[in-house]
Amino acid sequence: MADARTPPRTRSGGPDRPRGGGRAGAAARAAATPRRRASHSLEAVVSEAVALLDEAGESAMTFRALAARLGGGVGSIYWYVSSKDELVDLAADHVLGSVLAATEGRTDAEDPLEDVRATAVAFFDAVVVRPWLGARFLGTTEQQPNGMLYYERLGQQVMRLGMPPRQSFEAVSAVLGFVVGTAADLGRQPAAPTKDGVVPERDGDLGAALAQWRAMDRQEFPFVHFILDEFAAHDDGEQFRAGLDLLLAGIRLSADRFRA
Amino acid sequence: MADARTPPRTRSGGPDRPRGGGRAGAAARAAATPRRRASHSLEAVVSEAVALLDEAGESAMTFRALAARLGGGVGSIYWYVSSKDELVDLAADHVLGSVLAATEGRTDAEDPLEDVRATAVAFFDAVVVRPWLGARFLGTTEQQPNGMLYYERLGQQVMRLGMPPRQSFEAVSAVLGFVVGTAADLGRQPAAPTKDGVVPERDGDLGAALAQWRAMDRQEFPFVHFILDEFAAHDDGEQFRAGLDLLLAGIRLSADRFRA
DNA sequence: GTCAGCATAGAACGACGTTCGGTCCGATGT
DNA sequence: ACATCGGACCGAACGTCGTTCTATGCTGAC
Repeated sequence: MADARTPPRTRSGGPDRPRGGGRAGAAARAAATPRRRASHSLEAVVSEAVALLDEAGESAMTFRALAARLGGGVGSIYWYVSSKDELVDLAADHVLGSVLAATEGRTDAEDPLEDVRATAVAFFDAVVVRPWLGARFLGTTEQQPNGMLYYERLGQQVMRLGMPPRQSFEAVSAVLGFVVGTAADLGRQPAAPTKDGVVPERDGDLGAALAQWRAMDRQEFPFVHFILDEFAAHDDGEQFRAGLDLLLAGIRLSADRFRA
Repeated sequence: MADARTPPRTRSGGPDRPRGGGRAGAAARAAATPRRRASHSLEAVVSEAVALLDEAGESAMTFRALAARLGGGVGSIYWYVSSKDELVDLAADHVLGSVLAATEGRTDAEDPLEDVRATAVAFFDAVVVRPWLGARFLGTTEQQPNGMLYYERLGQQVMRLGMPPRQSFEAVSAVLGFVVGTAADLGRQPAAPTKDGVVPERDGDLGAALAQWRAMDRQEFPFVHFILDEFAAHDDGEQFRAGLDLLLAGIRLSADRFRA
């Protein structure tokens, strides 16, 4: 019933993770003699996975494509990772880690919510250019190491507002949900590759949606026509920040109620 | 270069959609004589797809499984739908349509934001029990017929607040992003089927996460421990509503600024 | 020099979405 | 009454995917 072969690597990451580099002499000899066997590392596998995902999207992230990039075989990847799902999770956490590192120490504004805003925007910016990230973070955020760190960082800023645990918990969860949700929502749009590398402000995509909106019945869809011009001229990033500010205003209101 | 075989059904839905029922005499004879050939309809295909998705999740929604349920062949489905992606989109829109129908006419509160709240909660409730829905709605919401209707309904309520187009657009987009994002986020959790139909408040899943949170370092994760009790006792629906209220409070603040 | 076991390789497997040539059967024309 | 036509349906076949399994190269310990 149980697995006949014990998997070499489990999700929880035992104490004996395969080491990354640390093979100086071997590398030098590898340059001279073309070896048949490639040498990998968890770091290399995850990095190449991230590169593949960023370059060509989730559908192109194939174990075969990844193995080809690593110069090895398909089976080798399973030495470091027990499934594709785990690999993409690791890739997502990898990216989140670099976002965290990039914004570290820059959260010292007088207004706690200003720090929350900065942290949220940094995350949004990272996800919006990586469609594969958004969908992956949904529901998984608080289960990965860097996800926990991100959650904690948001929470520490909110704690400074002095609200009880209940309201603090709700506020942080709301912000996280809004950020992840909106980022995943907006990150989906670059669908058409547009062969030549021009990519004119992704006008084709927005133009098609705009035409569809324009064609809607004026009587039945008054709101759509009311905001049509805004939709035509809107910028995803600005729109996200505007929505975030609405949410933060609500949180500030709640905090004031406890401070008074 | 172009497709050799012109697809019978395109995304835009031409004027000649396959009719649904309307085969009284044939159905009566079919009951008597066991026919080898089954008769489908777009309605039946989408309905069975929704049922399959609801019962066993996205991974179980296979064209082969669907064909078996319909009592037909795999290829037949392609007469009504040009790809699996389109089928799932249709299924999502189908569900959203029933949510819209169920809440129709019940948006007549004195406070416009109360109606927004009701509409948002109805959507959330539908998504949270359908993990496959959340991920599908991301980025697609405003491109499907019922998605547009939903967007419009939210917008009409927000219009009553009397804000300029810009702020109205931002408010509706923020609400939609929050709802879809949070719903998709929370809808992911029922992973363990727990054979017997007991489902003890999905304690197993929450318990595992709770244990992980408890094990975190107290110095490094003060916020996590600050809200640990809340996390242990929280209800997803309540948490969503609390976050939504924060966002709505911010919107009301913005609206008041224009009213004064 | 030998040997254990770690790390790698790639063929093989089953399941998937999709395609394609074909078949059935009710409607139509004469 | 019969021939014909074409919309609706069928399922074998194809290529690709994630994953598994067995074989084998490589390296440090003795």
